[in-house]
Amino acid sequence: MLKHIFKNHDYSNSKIIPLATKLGYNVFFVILESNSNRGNNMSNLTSSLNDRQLEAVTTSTENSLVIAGAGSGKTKVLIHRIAYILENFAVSTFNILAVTFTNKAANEMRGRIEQMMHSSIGGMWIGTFHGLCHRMLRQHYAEAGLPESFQIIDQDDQTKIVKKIHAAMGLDETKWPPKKSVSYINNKKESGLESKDITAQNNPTESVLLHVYNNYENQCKISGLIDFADLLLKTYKLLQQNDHIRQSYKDRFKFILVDEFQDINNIQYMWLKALSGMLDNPKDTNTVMVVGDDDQSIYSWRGAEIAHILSFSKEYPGVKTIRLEQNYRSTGNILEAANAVIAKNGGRLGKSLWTDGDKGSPIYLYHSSNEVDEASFVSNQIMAWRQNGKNIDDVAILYRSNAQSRMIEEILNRNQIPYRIYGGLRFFDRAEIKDALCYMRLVANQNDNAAFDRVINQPTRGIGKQTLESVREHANTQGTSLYEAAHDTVVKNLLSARACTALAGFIDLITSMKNEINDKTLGEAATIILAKSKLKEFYLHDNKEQGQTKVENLEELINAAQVYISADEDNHNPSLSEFLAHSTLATDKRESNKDNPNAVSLMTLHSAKGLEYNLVFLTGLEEGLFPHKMSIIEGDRLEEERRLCYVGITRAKEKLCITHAATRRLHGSETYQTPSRFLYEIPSELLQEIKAKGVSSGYQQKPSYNEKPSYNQNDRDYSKPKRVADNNQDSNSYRLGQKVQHAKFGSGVILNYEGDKENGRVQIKFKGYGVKWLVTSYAKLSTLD
DNA sequence: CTACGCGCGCTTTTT
DNA sequence: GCGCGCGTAG
Repeated sequence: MLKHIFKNHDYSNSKIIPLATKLGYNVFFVILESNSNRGNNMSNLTSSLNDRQLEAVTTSTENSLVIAGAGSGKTKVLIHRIAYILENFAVSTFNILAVTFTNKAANEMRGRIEQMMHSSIGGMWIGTFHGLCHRMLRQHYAEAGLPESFQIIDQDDQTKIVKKIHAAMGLDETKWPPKKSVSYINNKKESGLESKDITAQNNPTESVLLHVYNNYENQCKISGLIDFADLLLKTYKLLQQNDHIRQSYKDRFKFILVDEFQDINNIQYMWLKALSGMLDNPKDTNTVMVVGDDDQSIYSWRGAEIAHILSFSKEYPGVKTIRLEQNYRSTGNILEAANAVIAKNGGRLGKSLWTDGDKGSPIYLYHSSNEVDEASFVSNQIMAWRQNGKNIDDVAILYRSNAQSRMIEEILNRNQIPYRIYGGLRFFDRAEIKDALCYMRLVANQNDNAAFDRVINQPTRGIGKQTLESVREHANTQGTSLYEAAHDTVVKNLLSARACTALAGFIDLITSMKNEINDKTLGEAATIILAKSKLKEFYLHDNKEQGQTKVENLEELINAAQVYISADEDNHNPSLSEFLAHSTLATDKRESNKDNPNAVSLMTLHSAKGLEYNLVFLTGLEEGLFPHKMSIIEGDRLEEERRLCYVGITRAKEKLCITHAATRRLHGSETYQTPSRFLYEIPSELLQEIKAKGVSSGYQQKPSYNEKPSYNQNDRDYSKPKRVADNNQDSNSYRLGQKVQHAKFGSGVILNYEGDKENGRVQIKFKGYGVKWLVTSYAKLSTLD
């Protein structure tokens, strides 16, 4: 019960308890979840491990690379390793650093270690790359060249700043998409390069981008802002340029563990090298254990490079490689399918998953006629699953792109199957929340131009585009922040009386907020700022229906501030600044906004990484969709799509169901779809095919895809589908008013029906059970008249 | 300043 | 097919 409160809450209705989740404290949830592990203690630390896991856990002080396949007990190894270190080497929690990519992973690790050790591990640094870097920068802000009040901006803010720069530079949006500049900037930062380190040579495009980069750096500096990439870049530079700081961290973190190492980017690797002593003596580093799976690298488009796994083995002294290949999650058939698909990739480190368990059921492959049929099939299967007494909490529907969820949602709704959708807007990403946070940002630091831009006329206070343009120009010429420029404009009366009054009003507002929150707690400060901003009134007035929700969200933000507990246990009065940093850095992964205690999960394949479900649907396996056409065009990205497919397959514990559609409505028009090449990479003997009515045998013969010659030469025979359960029989429909008998619900009367007897659903009114929609193929109805 | 209308373009998103 | 961003009208 409690688990559900933590896991499945609705942001708009929830009150205090879910706030903890929102703020990233799913530690509580994790502890509740891992009760089954109770009883583990130091003495039986190693008894539950297999040989390979044991080898990883009990490695001496040499460096190690753990190649951990999906479902091979990776987290278990990590936490046991940490316990082992504490028990067997002369170090304390103070000497251990554990790095992850997500807050969720970090929290889970911390929770499980504390559970195991029966004590707090406060001295241990466990966190995300970004979180740990943030901590270091706060501690050494001066050496890092940052103001004490520096704030972190998210991608949204980053893009907005770049857009403003483009506008100021007079760049044509179509020729110079802001997205291009943003990725240029991020790429350079990930390579460890600031704008001063780059020369554009004679490349006119690059020289423009470089100019944008330079302006962006200046904007951030004026505003006291750093972006996500900066957290790493600036920390790396801090360590690289300050021997004493680097030395102190190096002396402290004798043992470093890195999770999801296949997703590490260049600057993260450089940071690791600096911390572990590679810059000082590459022959004698601290003990580093990296854990990852090259086959699950699906974020190369964000700068992750699998090659770092190889670099690690080569560059670090004496790296011991351990493979975890025994899988504790999936059935034999599922693993065989996953192995077969991923075998088509080249340049792998090599790994083959196996299990002690059964082969399990075949992998179901449904050939659907279109996306409606596909969604209906999935929906029918779920209803059958539920009727078998299984939990639909254990079911996931995965797709390549978010747009695909629409039809699935519609059909699930129609069949009254509750679902949760992952990937929606996060609480802290909502417009009204961002508005409120930007007021807080501006109060904490008036130079924050991004925050200024957002709230200067929100709610509208008569400060128009023209006025703002003048202020911006003034700021540019003076080299000051917008707030300072606005202040100066008012003092010197540089604009019309009306504009000056409006600007003065805004400046007074921020000043009064700032004065009034002195000596106040975080919760009180947030309350004051929100009240003075008049945002609630604005949203309430603005749009009636959504306005109410927005106001509730704003109230929840206040709650969040009131219950916010500092990560630093000794700090009983967290600052506004800390709360703000937390809100951009330590928010939870995007989760559903449907408050369903027991529901099917819908998400993209990317979001599914790290999760597992008893029943998994892999939908839309069609050329162009999955693999996505963007990846087909760009050639070398096909292997990443295949890894994504591997990730999808390995999410399934018991049953895997793959679907594709012959036609699909895509971008508004009907498209003929070819089955995905990945379908042909699954050995046909593992498959059990199900065909929709009227679907022709498009799948029987493998079309030729223009992929580079496969590394795997043994071409298979794709032509013999095992068994075709064709739902094509003609049958009579039910008749309204007909009496039927159902095993559980007893006798009833048919009120409505869709499709035919074999392949449709009927609405029946049962005595004592009410009106229900049942799928005829599963309901086993017998007619009474 | 806002409200509407038209045109375009369209993956994935840990921090 | 839908959302976003820009442009014009009110």
